[in-house]
Amino acid sequence: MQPTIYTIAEQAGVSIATVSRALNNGPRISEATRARILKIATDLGYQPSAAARGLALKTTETLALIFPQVSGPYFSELIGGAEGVARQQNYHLLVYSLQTNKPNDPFLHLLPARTDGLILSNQHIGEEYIHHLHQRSFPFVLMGREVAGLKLDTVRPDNEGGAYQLTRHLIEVHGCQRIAFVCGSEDNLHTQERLAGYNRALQASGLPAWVEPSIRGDFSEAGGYARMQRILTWAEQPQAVFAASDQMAVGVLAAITQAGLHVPEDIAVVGFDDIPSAAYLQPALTTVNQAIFEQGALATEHLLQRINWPDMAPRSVVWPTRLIIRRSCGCGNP
Amino acid sequence: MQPTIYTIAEQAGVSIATVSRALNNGPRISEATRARILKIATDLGYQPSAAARGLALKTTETLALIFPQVSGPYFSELIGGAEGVARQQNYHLLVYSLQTNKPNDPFLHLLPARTDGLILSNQHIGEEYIHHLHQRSFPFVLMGREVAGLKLDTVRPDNEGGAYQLTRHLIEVHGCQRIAFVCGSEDNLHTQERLAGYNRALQASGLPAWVEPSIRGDFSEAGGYARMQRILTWAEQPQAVFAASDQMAVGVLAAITQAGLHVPEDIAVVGFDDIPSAAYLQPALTTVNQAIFEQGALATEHLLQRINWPDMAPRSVVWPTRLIIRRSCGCGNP
DNA sequence: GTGAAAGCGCTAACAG
DNA sequence: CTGTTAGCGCTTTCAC
Repeated sequence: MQPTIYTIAEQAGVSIATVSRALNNGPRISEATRARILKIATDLGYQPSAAARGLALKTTETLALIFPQVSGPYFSELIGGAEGVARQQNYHLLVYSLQTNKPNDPFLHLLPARTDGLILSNQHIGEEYIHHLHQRSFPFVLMGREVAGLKLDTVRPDNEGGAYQLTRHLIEVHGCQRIAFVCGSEDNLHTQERLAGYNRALQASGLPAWVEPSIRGDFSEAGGYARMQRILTWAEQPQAVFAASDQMAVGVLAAITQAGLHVPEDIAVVGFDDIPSAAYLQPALTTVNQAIFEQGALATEHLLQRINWPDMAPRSVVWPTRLIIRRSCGCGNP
Repeated sequence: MQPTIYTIAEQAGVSIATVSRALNNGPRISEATRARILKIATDLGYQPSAAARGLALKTTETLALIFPQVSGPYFSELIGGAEGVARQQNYHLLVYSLQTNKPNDPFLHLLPARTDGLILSNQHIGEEYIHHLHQRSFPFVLMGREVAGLKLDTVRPDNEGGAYQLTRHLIEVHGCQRIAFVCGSEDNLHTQERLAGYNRALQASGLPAWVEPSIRGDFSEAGGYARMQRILTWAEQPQAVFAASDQMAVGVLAAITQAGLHVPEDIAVVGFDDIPSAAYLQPALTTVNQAIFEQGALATEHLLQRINWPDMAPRSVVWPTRLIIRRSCGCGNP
């Protein structure tokens, strides 16, 4: 059997209240007994029961991160950022990949019973649920989205701005006129915002949009590959392709190369995310950095602050994006 | 305030015991009252307190996955496999990236107090700790390693066999004589086993080993890039390079291409892991598939079985690897 | 400074 | 079939 505070109390010849005080740096306890108790506790290898503590304190010291799917470099970065901050503050991190399309998955409703706060990075979670959490004033932060009419803690990348800059770069520096945009999944907010930035840049220069939509698409390499193959059948070839994510850009590069064409000579390619391998692709990928790891860390910090200070004003941060110019757009080696 | 079984009992005009029975499909309860109670529970949006349940049942319904670091495609696959199985069986998954070199990190000792079982995929965790868990017969499964003298639940890839096959392929099909091996971190077991397979294949053909070690290396793209650059300064160039991981192979490819050489014409390159993007690299990467996702899922299944049947005989599974021949070794398109 | 006791929400005998 | 009651391990008043 695991030792409990009773075990310790017995060995120390004190009451469990005193043990509790010693363990929690409570006030009104002599240094001598505190030291004695602490020693016994470590000797016994005592570990407090999370359940009992949670029950008494109404706290779980646990956070949950909910996202669409783990595969791919995006979410591993996100988890990494969140986990680091959580642990540093003695919190634990539960992860859930929720691929459901049910906007109000019953599963979601059991989370508040196990956690002190949520990081929601899933776009298909219904607003109904968000409102529900908000009304209960259960701590959470939203990633990559906002909810109309609600002042919430959110963290999201400047998708529109990043896509705008990148598209302008293609137009102004490289003189591209025909730029194709390869969607991730079409109902994805990130895709839509990036598409909006792309459109704004084109309109500013009076150029037409060329969008390859994705009916049941995703952000994978395979998705990028398949869509680029379709683009290659177009009557008029684009001079540049803007993939909605780096992961898709990897597939786009593969399709172009396999068709016997060269990047960037025949077609320029750019992506979005700046995943770790982007710099090492052939050619190195021009993209937009959005510091996913840092966003995950920041979201977690804000969540922890929300938990500790429930009345703090909500903060909505738009993480600035940064153009990363490499070779795939046609620029020389930076 | 959240509703509890007391709230429900009051509204239903029954005792909390009856409510508990209704909620847990307990025996000896009339269908009528069960239905009535269930209805009230859902109307109230009742969710059982995980802490209270855990305290009474001595169970957490939570698993933990401990690994070295999240970054990179390897661990996101692993998490994905584990999370899926866990959730399907109503378990929750905590993740921890433990980069410590302290083989007996104090942090590890608090895990049994919060979880019902552990998946340890971290090679730097001391055997002392493993023995400790084993003696307490706390459920856990080891990934990628064994402990001498202990019969444990383990899941690991056939690193040696996969590396052997891949090296033989290079020698026999492509006639390579000078094959360089690029280590991940040198004290990593996966690296060592892959290196062993590489060595065995070379010895079988009477060829010399060419190993580029890594003093403080890792499995990253940057690591592969830096080491390949060093290899390119060697007096005699290798005909093929075997990178200890696909992620490193990405860096290796970049270094070779940047030096103005071509893969596979000038130097063949092969990796290990078969990460999702391997098929889309330029050229497509010949590698060894080890089904990381599936290994994560299997480890979780075995852990759950160990939790449910503590006396089951431990299972040590070596996951078979599969040669994935693509273009980077010199083979035509498969 | 220390102890007694109540209570956190739920389960599981044991009675009825 | 249903209710009473005693914990599970810990924190926290409130006395002393």
